[in-house]
Amino acid sequence: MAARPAEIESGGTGPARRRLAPAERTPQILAAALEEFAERGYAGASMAAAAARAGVTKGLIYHYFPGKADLFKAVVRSCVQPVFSEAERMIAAFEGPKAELLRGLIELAYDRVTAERRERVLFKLILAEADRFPELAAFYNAEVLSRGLALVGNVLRAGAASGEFRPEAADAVGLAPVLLAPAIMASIWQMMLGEERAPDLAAMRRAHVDLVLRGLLQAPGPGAPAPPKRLR
Amino acid sequence: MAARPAEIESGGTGPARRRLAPAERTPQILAAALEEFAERGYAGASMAAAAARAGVTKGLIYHYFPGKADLFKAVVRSCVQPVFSEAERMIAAFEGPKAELLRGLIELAYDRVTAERRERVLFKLILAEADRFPELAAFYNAEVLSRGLALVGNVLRAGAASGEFRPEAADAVGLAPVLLAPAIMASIWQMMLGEERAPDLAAMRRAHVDLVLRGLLQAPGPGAPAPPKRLR
DNA sequence: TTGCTTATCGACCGGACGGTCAATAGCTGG
DNA sequence: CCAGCTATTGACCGTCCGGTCGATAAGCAA
Repeated sequence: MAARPAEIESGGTGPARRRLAPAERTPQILAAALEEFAERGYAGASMAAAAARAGVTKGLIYHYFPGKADLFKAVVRSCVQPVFSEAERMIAAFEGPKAELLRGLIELAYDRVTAERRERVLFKLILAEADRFPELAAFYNAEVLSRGLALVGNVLRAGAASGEFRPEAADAVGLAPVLLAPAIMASIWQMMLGEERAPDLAAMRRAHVDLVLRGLLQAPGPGAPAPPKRLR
Repeated sequence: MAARPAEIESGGTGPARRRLAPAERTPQILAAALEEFAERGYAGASMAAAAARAGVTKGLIYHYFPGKADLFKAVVRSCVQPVFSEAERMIAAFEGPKAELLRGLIELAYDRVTAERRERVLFKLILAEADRFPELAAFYNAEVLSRGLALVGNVLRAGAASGEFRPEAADAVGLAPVLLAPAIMASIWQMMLGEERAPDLAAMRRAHVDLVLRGLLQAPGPGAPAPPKRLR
């Protein structure tokens, strides 16, 4: 499992045996390193093993990256960036009641949990290594958390301004993280405990959407206490 | 910082230089190992360093624990147990509206985040090492998460049965994790980003309690949409 | 005091790891 | 077809780590 340097590996077009252009080899190394870091953690990961996963030798990695820490940061950077394009497109394109948009965002977050194990593991990695890499924590804060909070916060403020949500919904500073947290924790529990022992994802999503909309929607009339107009 | 085996250490009564009874040395080693694991992670922690923190040598640790993995598990076990006594006492002793109890539990969770850095770090450790120690994940599930969910779930069902909460509150399977998640995530963000960059704890707590009570309370009368009767 | 038990030390081992470097061989422009 | 550039290798180094073990001495019982 870790002896032959260049052999069968990440199958694709041509197994790319030798002398690849840096633009082609770099992503191979990054992908292999992501696997290695995800499986063994930062300290537990071995440069030689990461190299073997990529079908190269350790020396070559040092030709592309100055050291282990830099490789780690490069892996993180290469993976976190594209996550938000989807949500941002969604918000930009959406027209309709803010409640529907908010519900869509929450459900998108839960769906994200179901898909792409890699991203989940990466989050765990960032969390675990945050104190050893302060700039990594700063990066996560700027590129992931702040962006997510801003996304939700804008929807909240827009809904409050339009009168669709209760005015308290404009308190995005406190509310936005509260709305994001359950989806993230669902992801974490899935990682820790596995699908069968972790809290039920579908039930969480249902209860989450219901709770949020109940708690935020302006009561339509003075009579009924804001029934959630049967959402999905 | 890591050269003298037995010297000045955890100050107290007598620095306990040599030949302690196992009942006295074991907790010293566990405490030192907790510090070491918390600072460097499982793979990054060094047995010799943990020993030095306890003022002993590596060999002695192997006299008390068969190996690194066993030491790690012993550390976790020794720390997680007492966390729940407070909440359980609180629930057992409480009489009054379930909404107040639920609010108290949520605020207790947030307060727990502010205090005792050790427990937070330990949670991070468990999360980071869960896949390498499946029985550790199982232990966390049984002794921490399940207990916490049951706690909240019982309150929810009781409130729904008494008519104080909306009947949907009885869906504890989905709702309980949704209610716990923001407090846990607040703790995680505090660890990752530090007090000043993480989402504001007080604002989260306020928004969280407000959202939950708004979303769960049965509307008192047909007039107002359940104002949260100025809590606290 | 004597002698047994055992907590404690400190030296040691095999190996793995991060990192370095000179040598090699695959491409590409001419 | 050649020559030069550089991607790639593989051997190497110093270090540190988990784990072992025989020697030592602290405490206790008689």
